[in-house]
Order: sequence, then structure tokens, then C-alpha cells
Amino acid sequence: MEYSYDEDLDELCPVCGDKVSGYHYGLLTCESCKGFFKRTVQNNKHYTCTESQSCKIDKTQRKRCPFCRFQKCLTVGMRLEAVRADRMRGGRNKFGPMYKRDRALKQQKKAQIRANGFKLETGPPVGVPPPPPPPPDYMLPPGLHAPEPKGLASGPPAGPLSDFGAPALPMAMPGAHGPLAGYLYPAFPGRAIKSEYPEPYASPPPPGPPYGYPEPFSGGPGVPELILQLLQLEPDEDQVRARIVGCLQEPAKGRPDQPAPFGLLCRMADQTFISIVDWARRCMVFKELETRDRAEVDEFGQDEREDLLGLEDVKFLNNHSLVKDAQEKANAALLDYTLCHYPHCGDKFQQLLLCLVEVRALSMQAKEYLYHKHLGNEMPRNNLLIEMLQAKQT
DNA sequence: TTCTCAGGGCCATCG
DNA sequence: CGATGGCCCTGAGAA
Repeated sequence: MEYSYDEDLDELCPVCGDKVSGYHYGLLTCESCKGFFKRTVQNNKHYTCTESQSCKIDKTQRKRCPFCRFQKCLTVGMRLEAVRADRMRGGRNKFGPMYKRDRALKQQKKAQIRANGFKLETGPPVGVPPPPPPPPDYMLPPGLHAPEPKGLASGPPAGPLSDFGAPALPMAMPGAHGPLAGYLYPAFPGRAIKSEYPEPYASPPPPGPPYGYPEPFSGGPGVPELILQLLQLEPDEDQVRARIVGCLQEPAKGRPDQPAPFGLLCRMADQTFISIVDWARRCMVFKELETRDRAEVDEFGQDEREDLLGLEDVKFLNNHSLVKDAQEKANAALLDYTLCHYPHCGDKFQQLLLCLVEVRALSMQAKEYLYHKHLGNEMPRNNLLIEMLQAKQT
């Protein structure tokens, strides 16, 4: 096989650390893990782990425990639906644009690293390669490896998600064979893949966009130092994911009658919230705040992050001049960036600020919804989000 | 029309 | 004898 993106091949397989051979089933992996994943899905194999389902998977030990290896394949983001149920050879799948974008992103990051002389914490490629060695909590909850579609395997509350994040209508796969028959299949509009395997293993959907940055990031000259610093502080998505998976593994506490999907979503939201607070804590501005203000930021981490990015309401802080100053610096950096990278779109800066307003409105709606749930005694206990909302109400 | 490259198949090797 | 993994073939989509 010929590659025009040799630099990608310098990377290591997120599953076993071997050399990657290209994009396979959603992300850059080695040939070995590609084959292993293919055989497992095509042959509907079910493995068991003789240890504690947390075996280390690396190049030398990947053959020891296929259960943990496959779990890791799913955890890092390999896609079951990319394995063709009809076994048609050749062609491209619906991930093509995703691969292309991921590749462009890598090029940009490398160019940025070269231009700036230091390495940013990179986000995951299309999937999420974890830093070797893998922590034990990369493993999915045992229930997620059920041979039957139950629990999370039945999909999120709104139904199975399409690859673009929108709920897709489930459809029965015509001609489904063997033990796979009767499963629900996500609907894909593309014709390259006429049918896909179901998700009896139900890999968790990646939190947020599958890329390190929410939009194509143009590095190199013209990127203000402040933006580079903020990007460096971005939470490591691998760690966030590992923490969420670990959290989901914990047995449910509190409300046994809690609907599983909602409870799980609350847990995931909690972990995301913790990451945001961590981000706020590590911000250079935060380190300059007074202790009392820091406690406030801890409590209102999410709002603080929004504020630092250009929103209002920093009145609750003692030292609001410092925060205000940081906010203005962030705005100035963003303005510089948009002027440099979107010279033909004069109002890019204003457009981005308007997006923040919309995000803020959505945030308010979500808060109201959660608070309504809380008043109806429908929230899980020990929920950080609701504690934050309660604190804000008082 | 040609090229690219990701998914599938084949098969030698290994345990 | 089944699993593994490297290599090659195929063919849809991009150029």
C-alpha cells in the first residue's frame, strides 16, 4: 500500500502501540489490530477474560487476552459499523470525510509544532488513542460486552446515534445472518456500506467531537500566544474518557429506580464538569486569583470558563478587574486570530461571539431542565451539577 | 480517466 | 487446529 501521508505512519497504534498502517475502522491502527477487529466482528466472536478484565495490551502481550484487546479496540474508537456485513471488498466508507479532516488536522498541528517549536497536547485522531500503557479503567463495564443488546447496548435514550451525532432511525438489517439476525441496525444513507454489523459490544460514543479541536485549527504564524496557551491547557480527552468510563463502571449509588440512561448521562456530565473545573484551575489567570476567588471559581467553574472566553457576569469575584482584564485579553487574542485567519470574513469575530451567546442560552435551558428534574426529585444523588445549581440559587 | 486508500481475503506462521 | 498478522486485491470516491 502506498501512503501519501507518511507522517501519520510515525504514530503508534492506539490499541497495542505497534506501528500504524493506515486508517482502519475509524482510526489509525496497526495491521494486526485491524485484522483482529475484523475477525472478531465478522465472526461474531465472544471472548472472556481470565483476569480482572484490565489486561495490559501492548505489542508483545496483545495476543494474551482477546477480550481486553477487543474492549480496548472499542474504547479507543474503532467502529463496529465500519466492518461490512456484506463483506463487499474495496470502495470507501462513510468515514472518508472524517479521515480526511483528521489527516488535515494532523498536518496543521505538525505545521504548528514546527512553527512554534513546541508540541501541543494533541487531541485524539478520529478515535482516541490512549497513552501507553493503558490504565485499567479503559475497560468498558462488563455489561457492555454482553452478547445481547441490552443495557447501554440498546443505545442512548434517543435511539442509536448516527455517525454524525444525530439520532438515526433503527432499521432491521435485511438478510442478517447467524446470531446477528434480529438486531437493530443504525441507518446509513451512504451506499458504499450497504449493511453494517450491529453493536452488540456497544462502544461508548466519543464525548464531543472526535477531533482535538472543535473546528479546523490553523496553527503557525498568526496564532496568538494566549490561544496557544489555552489550547495547551485543554483537558486531555483520553483522560476524560478514561475517567468517564471508570465512573460508568461503578455500581449505581443512590436511586435504584433511576432510569439508567438518564443516570448515566448525569454521571458523564459530572465527569465533564470536573474536567472543566480542572481546566479553569490550570488557567494562568486562575493562578493569579485570590484564594477566596479561587474557591468561587471551583464552584462556578463552567461559568468562569465561559466568562474567560468572552461572556458576562464576573461580579461574584472579588478581583473582577483581573478577570475582566483576562477576558479582554482573550477577546483581543480571538480578534487577532480571526483577523489573521479569516481576512475575507470581516465579521468572524462577531459571529463567534454570537455563537457564545447561543451556547449561553442553551446552557441556561439545560440548567433549568436539570433544576426542574431536581425539584421533581428525579436527579441522581451525589450529583455535582445539581449541587452547583443549588449553590447558584442561594 | 486515473489515482488513492480503506475494507476484505489469502495464507504462512505460531502456539 | 484455530488464531494471528503481513501482504495483496478490490473498488468507491476523489482528483
